[in-house]
Amino acid sequence: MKNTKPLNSEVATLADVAQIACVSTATVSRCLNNPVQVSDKTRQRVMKAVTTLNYSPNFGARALAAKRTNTYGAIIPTMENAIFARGLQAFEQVLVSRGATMLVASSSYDPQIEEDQIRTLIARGADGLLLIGRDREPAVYRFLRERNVPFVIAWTSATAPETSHVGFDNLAASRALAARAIGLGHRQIGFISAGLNFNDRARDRVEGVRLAMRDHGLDSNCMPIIETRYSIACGRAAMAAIMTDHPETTLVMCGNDVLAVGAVQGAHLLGLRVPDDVSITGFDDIELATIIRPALTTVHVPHHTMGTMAAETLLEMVREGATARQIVLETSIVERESLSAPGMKPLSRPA
Amino acid sequence: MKNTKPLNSEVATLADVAQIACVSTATVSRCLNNPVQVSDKTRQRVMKAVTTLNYSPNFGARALAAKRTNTYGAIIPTMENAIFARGLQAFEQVLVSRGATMLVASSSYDPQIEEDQIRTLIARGADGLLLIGRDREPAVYRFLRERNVPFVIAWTSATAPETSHVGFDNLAASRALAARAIGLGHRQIGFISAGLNFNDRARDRVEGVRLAMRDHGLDSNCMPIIETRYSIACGRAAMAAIMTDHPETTLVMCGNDVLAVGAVQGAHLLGLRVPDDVSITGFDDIELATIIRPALTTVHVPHHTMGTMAAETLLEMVREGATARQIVLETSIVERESLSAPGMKPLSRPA
DNA sequence: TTGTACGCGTTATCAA
DNA sequence: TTGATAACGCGTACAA
Repeated sequence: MKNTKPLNSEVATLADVAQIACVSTATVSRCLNNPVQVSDKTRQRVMKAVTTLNYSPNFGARALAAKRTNTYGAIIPTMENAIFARGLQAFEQVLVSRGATMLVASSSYDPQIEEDQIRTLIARGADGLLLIGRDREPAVYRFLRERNVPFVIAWTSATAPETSHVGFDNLAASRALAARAIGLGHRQIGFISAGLNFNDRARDRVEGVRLAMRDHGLDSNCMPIIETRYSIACGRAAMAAIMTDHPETTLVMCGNDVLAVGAVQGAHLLGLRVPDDVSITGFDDIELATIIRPALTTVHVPHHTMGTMAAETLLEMVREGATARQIVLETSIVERESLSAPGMKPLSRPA
Repeated sequence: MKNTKPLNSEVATLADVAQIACVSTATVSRCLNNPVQVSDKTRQRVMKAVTTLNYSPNFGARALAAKRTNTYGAIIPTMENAIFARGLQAFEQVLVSRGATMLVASSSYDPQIEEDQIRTLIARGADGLLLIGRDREPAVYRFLRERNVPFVIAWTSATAPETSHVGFDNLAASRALAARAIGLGHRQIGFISAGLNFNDRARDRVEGVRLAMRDHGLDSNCMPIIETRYSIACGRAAMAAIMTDHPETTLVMCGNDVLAVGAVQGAHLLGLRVPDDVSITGFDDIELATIIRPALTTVHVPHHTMGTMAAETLLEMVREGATARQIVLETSIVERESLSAPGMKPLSRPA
């Protein structure tokens, strides 16, 4: 029986506001989306009606009509990690401050899951996407372009000029840290890395060390590399493996701080002192790095800034049609306690 | 000029699928939402058309017509904290596994921001909400009920039977830990807490200690309490303040592990050994607690389980109209190294 | 089991 | 500056 107006049924609609303010729905819509088009007098009347009715636009209707949702998707490998959490928090805060909201999905470092999540978030109407790293099936990039969804790639530096990047040069940072260690006298270097597959950041960090070795005339092919999952326990196990197979190792570089913390623990379990018996380095400079003893010498990554700038870049692409932009942030080596010149080893180490 | 069908314009719509499959749009819709209503033959035909067109339902249209978005909002105090990150990750995974997606907002522990976020996420069409803690203006609860949005409160145990809770008893856990410490002989206890305002968890944790003291005939009014922001640095500063004003303190209990880590560092800076000179306890049992030396004696909270069950509870409320449910998870005391019987103090402590 | 037709609440185009 | 009004794409009574 309800046909004209539901009076005071559920929640207020544009039409309700229009009726109260004695204007058309078009005018109300304009007041909300493009206030300059409306005269002061009517706008005040409309806004008053909006507040008295406690009106809030229906999201679905708006998305349908405007083809924009004002939501942005972020797909990160995992949330259980201080690195991504910080960047994400910064990303979200910029979004909120600009009236947008954030959709989050995690991929567990699985490219297939990531692809699904990308499709899901786009289907959910995300206006733009934050992606981590550049390794991705070509089909995924094709899909992104064909749907015309702006996206920015973070945590890594640019390769393709037509896509936006806000990140840092993993390879150069790693190379610099390795060069520093080599300068200190290290020759037998081992590496503990996260999975290299579909993870350009991890690969770049390994490659940086290799290049540094070559730079100094060392043979990088003999560097033992352990590839493992991303956890402290795995770092511990990897450390044991490296030191067992290559007891001559004086430095173990790790692809990130979490693995490095595990490596430190592993060294201690083996009866090795850090850095006296073996040096260890990390990457990321998360809080953990300052807590463990010895504190980690590592690469500082400006996570917060990266999240902030990624959000700003994405917003400009979506809202102002800005073209792709590449931002490379500076990293720095933070020298703490876990790296020193290679020392003398005891003649016989504990089993 | 386009009036009937846009041929191969942008993205496929329901109508496109219907045309290819030679059925009505209603049938296609049914195939997607209620397959049992459709005969096998036509369904197969329709699904084939769906895949060839790579069809994916328009989110806005679906939300508008169905009044459901299949998205769930989560509002947490901060993402830069392992505690919430883990629970959130678990929450998200359940959601994704059930075909839903997660909207995230953080409130920075500010009740006003939280309220704004609640309104935003609801306006954004969230079908249900995950909220942390029970402290909230009555107006917020009124709003929630009047909009009829299901929500579950996590990280705390039930007070109101008409709202869903998935959490644990902060007070009881804290009380148990304090009782253990008092049993060990501690009499002079200090407390470092996160802000107590609009934070029932923090208050309960303090109150638990007070009750334990009374249980053992101690005067809980003289317990020094420092209220501070949630960071390691703040924990460090608070520790200095307590030990300066109350040098007789033998145990400093902390509202969470982050503060406790700061307290341990603060103790070391004061030249105090932990636990020989002063014992320290935490709460949460995050990874940090196992890294610091001495490792933290703390309360273990089942974050992952909590996130999982919160998601399941919320989904059942929304999808099956389940009524409010209260789940209280077990916590346990994890005895590590930072708590021991009060020892002898050096006659003169370093400044 | 399938189709018709309307409504959902906005935005945006076009006139006035 | 304002008002009609036509999309927008889907779900769902209701009818067949």
